[in-house]
Parts: sequence; C-alpha cells; structure tokens
Amino acid sequence: MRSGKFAQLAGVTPRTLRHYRSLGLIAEPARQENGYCEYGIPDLVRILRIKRLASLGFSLETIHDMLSQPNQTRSESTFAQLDELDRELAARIEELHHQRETIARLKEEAFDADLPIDFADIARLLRESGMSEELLEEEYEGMILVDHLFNESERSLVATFYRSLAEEDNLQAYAELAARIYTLSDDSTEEECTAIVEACVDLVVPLCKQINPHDYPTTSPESLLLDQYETTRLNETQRPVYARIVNSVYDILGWEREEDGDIKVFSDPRLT
Amino acid sequence: MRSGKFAQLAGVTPRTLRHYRSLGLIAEPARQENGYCEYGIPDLVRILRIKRLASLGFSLETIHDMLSQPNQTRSESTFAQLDELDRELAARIEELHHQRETIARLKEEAFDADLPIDFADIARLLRESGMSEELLEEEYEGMILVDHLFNESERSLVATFYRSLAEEDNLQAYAELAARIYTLSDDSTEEECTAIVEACVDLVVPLCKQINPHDYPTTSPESLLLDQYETTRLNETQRPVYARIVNSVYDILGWEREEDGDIKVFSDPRLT
DNA sequence: TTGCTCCTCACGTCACGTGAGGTGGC
DNA sequence: TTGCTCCTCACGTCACGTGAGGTGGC
Repeated sequence: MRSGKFAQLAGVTPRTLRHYRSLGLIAEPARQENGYCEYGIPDLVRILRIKRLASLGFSLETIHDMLSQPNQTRSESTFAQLDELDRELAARIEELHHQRETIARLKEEAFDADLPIDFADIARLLRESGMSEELLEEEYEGMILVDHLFNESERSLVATFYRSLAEEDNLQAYAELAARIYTLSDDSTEEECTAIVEACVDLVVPLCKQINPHDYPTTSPESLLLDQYETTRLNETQRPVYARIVNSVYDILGWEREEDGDIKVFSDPRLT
Repeated sequence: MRSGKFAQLAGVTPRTLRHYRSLGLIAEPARQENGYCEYGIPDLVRILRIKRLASLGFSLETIHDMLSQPNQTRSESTFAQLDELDRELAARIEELHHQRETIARLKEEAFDADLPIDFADIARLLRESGMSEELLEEEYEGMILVDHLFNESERSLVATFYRSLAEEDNLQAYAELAARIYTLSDDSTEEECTAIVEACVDLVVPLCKQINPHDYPTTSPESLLLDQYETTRLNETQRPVYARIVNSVYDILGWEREEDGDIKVFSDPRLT
C-alpha cells in the first residue's frame, strides 16, 4: 500500500509517517520501483500502537522506549511510566483548574485580567468613589507593584489601609485629594498647597494610628524602590507638597526619619 | 537598572526580556554608554502585566493585542477573550481527564497501554485460558486491527463472539485449537488436519448460530483486509486447513460464498 | 497534455533554554 | 589579571504543518 492510502487507513497524515520514520519509531518501509513507500498491515499495527500511547499523553521518545522493550519486561516498566504520566497529567489539570478559577473570579468581579485579583474589591471601591480614569490607572500600577514587590504582611497592610479608608467613608475624600495633588502646577497658590497638606494629614493620621508599629513603616529595599518611583511621578510643585505631608504625618505620630543617601528610612520609636 | 538585577526583581530571566523585546511586547529600553540595558519601574509594571496574563494561559500574541488596546475598550474585548480562553482550558482539562480515566482503567485491568482498552476483559480471559505468549500477541494484534478498522457493530460482534466462547467455557478449547493450527507443518498428518477442522467446526458453529444474520458476515473492505492479513500469517499447510474450516462452517450454516477476485465474499441466504 | 500522487528538503510553530564567542566592570 | 556580568547571534525543544521544487502514473 502506498503512503497516501495507508495514512488514510491509519488515520494519520503522510507527514506523520515520515516524521515517525525519521525518529526510528517505525521501520523504513519497502520501496516500490519508483521509490514510493510500500506499507503493510504490520506497519498499521505499529502505527496504531503508537497512536494509542500518544493519545494517553506519552511523548514519542517515551513511546519509542516502551515499544523497544521486549514483551516480557514491557508491562512492568510500563506500569511505572503510567504512574509517572498520571502524576504529570494530574499536575497539569491542577494548574489549568487554578487558571480557570482565577478567570471565574475575574469575570465575577468584572476586573481587569492584567491586575492582581486580590485587589479587585479595593479597585471596585476606588471606582465607586468617583476617581478619574487617569488616577485609577495610577492606583492600578501601584497595586501591581505592591502585589509583586511586597511580602505578605506588607501587602495586607496596604489592603488594610484602603479598607479602613472605605469603612470610614473617606474614599471619596482620598480620591479628591489625590486629584488635587496631581493638578498642582507652578501656578498653584501657597494656600492651595497648605490646604491640601492639612486635609491629607487629617485623613491619614487617624488611619495610621490604628496600624501595628511592628508592621509599618517598612524599609525593605522593594518598598523604598516603590517610594522612590511614586516620587518621580510628581512634578516640581507636587513633590514638596508630598514631602510636607509625609513629614507632618511622621511628626504627629512621633515616628523618626533617617536620611540614607537619596533614600528616606523611617522608623517607629515604639520599636526601639 | 541593568537587565540582570531587573530580571531578578521581575521574576523572569534576561532571556525572557530579550524575547519580549524581539516580539515588541516591551519597548526597547534605554541603553547605558556601554550598551547595557537600562530598565525602570514602568518596564517592571509592563512585565508584571504580561506575566499575569501569561499565567492565565493567554499566548504572548494575544497579550500583545490586549495590552495594545486603549484602556476604554480593553475591558470589553478582554471579557470575550477570557470567555474564549476559558473554553479552551475547559476543553484541555476534559481531554486530560479522559486520558487519566483511561490510564486508571489500564492500571485497574493491568492491561498493556498500547492495546485497545475495550478488549481488556477479553484479553484477560484469553490469558487465563492458558494461551501461549506468542499466540496471545497475535490475538492482541487482531484486537488492535479490529478496534481500528471495524465499525461499532462489527466490533461488538467480535466481542460477543469471544464472550460467548468464555460463557460456554470453551476458551481453553479455542486456545488449544489455535495452538494446534499454528504448529501444523509439512510433517503434519492428514488425520491431524481433519481432526482440527472437525473440532473447530464443532466449536464455532453453535456460536455462529446465535449471531443475527444482519450483522454477520460483514464484507466491508476493512474486514476483508483483515481476513487477507490473517491468511498471510499461515503457512502452506495451515492455509488449506483454515479454508476447510471456513467452508464447512458456511456450508453447515447455509451461508453462501462468492468469489470476487482474490477476495471471498460471504452472504447469508436469510438476508436475500 | 492535464490533474493527481508521491518524493525529499527545509522552514515555521511556541516560549523561551542553552551554549558560543566576545566585551565591559571591579 | 581574574571572575562576574552583559551583549548578540543562533541552534534546540515537540510533533508535526506547510509550502517549495521536482518527478511518476493514468
């Protein structure tokens, strides 16, 4: 039988046959005078064995090994290989299940797929607070960075901060203040800057007082990196305002602040 | 930040960064004077978005499209893509489950992984009948071919034949007769040949009488191919014995037999 | 002559891994 | 000078798919 008809009978493509030949999975078939392949029923049996093992999930290399074993020892080693394959398949299924669960949560929360799902509720609160798309995008960036750079306790601290804001019904004030900071420019008056600083301090200090001093402020290199980045997003007018807010909050709380090169390191005196 | 440190911070390899650059997934970073890459936090955010989408199962090409969308339209089209991905993942899981189920059945039945699982019980019966390893291998080949070449009703007919043999407790006789046929050679006596033919006919005819004539004998090209192949496995002494058995059975049952080239076509008079 | 089948390279897929060979930094 | 890091090719992975370019069969 020539390769076309044989392949059809076996339920594969002629290309597959050539691939298997090149791997040594099937023997080189006899050739007709014109060079055409001449396949027979024993070849068909071989192909069907290969197809069956492949449909279970074995690689062609493993199949080659399995079919090269003499019949006696075959079933014993095959048993171990079935076990190993089964474990691989189980792990793969587990992984796929996890992906589907995350997808289900994303759809349920109507949350962007490229953002950390654990922040879905906070993102919803922020959206509902009337924050502008532009500022929301910045918050999203922050979530992405916090989620990846921070450790578990740092992350939960950030989440707690946001949730406290929401509980106190201050999220809208937070959104408005953020907007006001980001609209500051050379034209802004000193009065506006001072008003913002005072409003921010009033908003943040009560929340910070609830924080366990063992948790905050963190000085891990990752969190300092994030701090630095936040600063670079501000312009020349906004940056000193931000610094004034931080200084005021730390002064009021009695936290100390050390200069370490460009990096500000904070420490809570209650810890020392 | 240079690529080594940056990659570590992002949780990828430098090679991954280069791959993403070559795909246009991330922008070409600024270069230091010596040609080294200079990555920043915005690049980190980008990488983390990509990693998140990739961990859900999206391809890099899809991710590229998703992240190229403007923010407004992103969430809408992303929803459809999440749905599509979810369907793909569900299908993949389904497939893997099916593979695991087959593996579980194979282990339960202690059956060779390269054989059609539906024949596991028959194979067990044959092994228990004391058939030699060599003859068993031939039966296995037959199962592989029957499973692939025959349609559903033909397959169940073959299975019914074997199971009837087992119910009548004749499997051992079948195994012995098969062995006797395969040991026939030029040296064998006419008496031995005749004895085998008679024994086979006695064994097979009662079983064939139970078969619905609409089901058997089949004359599909696939089954004729299999018939031909079975014949080629017999030697010059065995082949006429096989023919005598077939002729006797068909005569006794009243089935007719047409010669069509090399191929014998059988028909049941009850059908005409 | 035309349309179909067959043949053998050989590149493409997907998301990078892994050297190879060379250079900059301390 | 040595060991470390970085750079850019470029091949390998896995199981084939898909032309490219040429030839045999009817």
